[in-house]
Amino acid sequence: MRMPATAPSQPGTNPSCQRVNQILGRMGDKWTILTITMLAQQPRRFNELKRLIGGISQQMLTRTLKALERDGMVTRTVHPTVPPQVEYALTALGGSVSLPLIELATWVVDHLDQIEMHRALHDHEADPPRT
Amino acid sequence: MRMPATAPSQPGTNPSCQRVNQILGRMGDKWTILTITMLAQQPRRFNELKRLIGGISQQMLTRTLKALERDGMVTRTVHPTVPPQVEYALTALGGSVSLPLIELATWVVDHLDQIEMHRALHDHEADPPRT
DNA sequence: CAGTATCCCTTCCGATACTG
DNA sequence: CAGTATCGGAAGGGATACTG
Repeated sequence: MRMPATAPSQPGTNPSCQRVNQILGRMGDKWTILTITMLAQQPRRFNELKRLIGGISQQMLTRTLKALERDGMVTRTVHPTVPPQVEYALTALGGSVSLPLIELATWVVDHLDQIEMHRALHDHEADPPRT
Repeated sequence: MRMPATAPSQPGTNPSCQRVNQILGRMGDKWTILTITMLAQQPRRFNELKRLIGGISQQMLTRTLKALERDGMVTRTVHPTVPPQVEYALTALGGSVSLPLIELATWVVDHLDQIEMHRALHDHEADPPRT
């Protein structure tokens, strides 16, 4: 286990919780994780992303991509073609975060049923008593 | 790469995006990830958690723990001692999700500086032009 | 200690309309 | 196609007071 005194990597054991939490907040953007995992497969164009993600508005996709650009996670490349084409791609940083992110998403996919089952069970126990 | 036809684990390549996203939303609760990583180290009591996380209100901690309980991630054990003691611990499911979660949190800790630097740079470029 | 109940403010996010 | 602008509702989340 690596834990140099100068940069504790074990979250929670150090006072950087607040800052970490702030970045984690970005991840929790509702669309960020999905967007990154989409781009992890290959660079994508705007509407292509929109179609793939499904259920996202242009508004939110734009915001998400802007935020990711600001954080240095994605690059935005404009191809001055006849119909304008803009391609989004992950940077090295974005690619590196996509790894743990995909692991997480994969975990969720693999345990979705289990979670939903447990939820149903829990909700059933706390069933509203009939009047 | 394991990808049985019955349960595609590669997120984004299947139509379960919405449901996955919904669970991921739970993770993005702003406090969930931090809470789980805290419990991953060892079981904790309510106020102990509150102190460790820092900056969370009882309200939010209660909500977060309740949600995690509902999802089958944590157990809540009441010890009927003189001052009531309640201990929260990760279930097997919670322990299993803590792995990718800690990886993610660790990634964030390790790249915090880089992200903040990139942000500052980006914001500087987009400096508001003086009137 | 370990919660529950309220209040209130902020941010998120979606829908729609418009532009280059 | 790839955005920007504006609006309004819904949800998230903090502070405080109260309870067993």
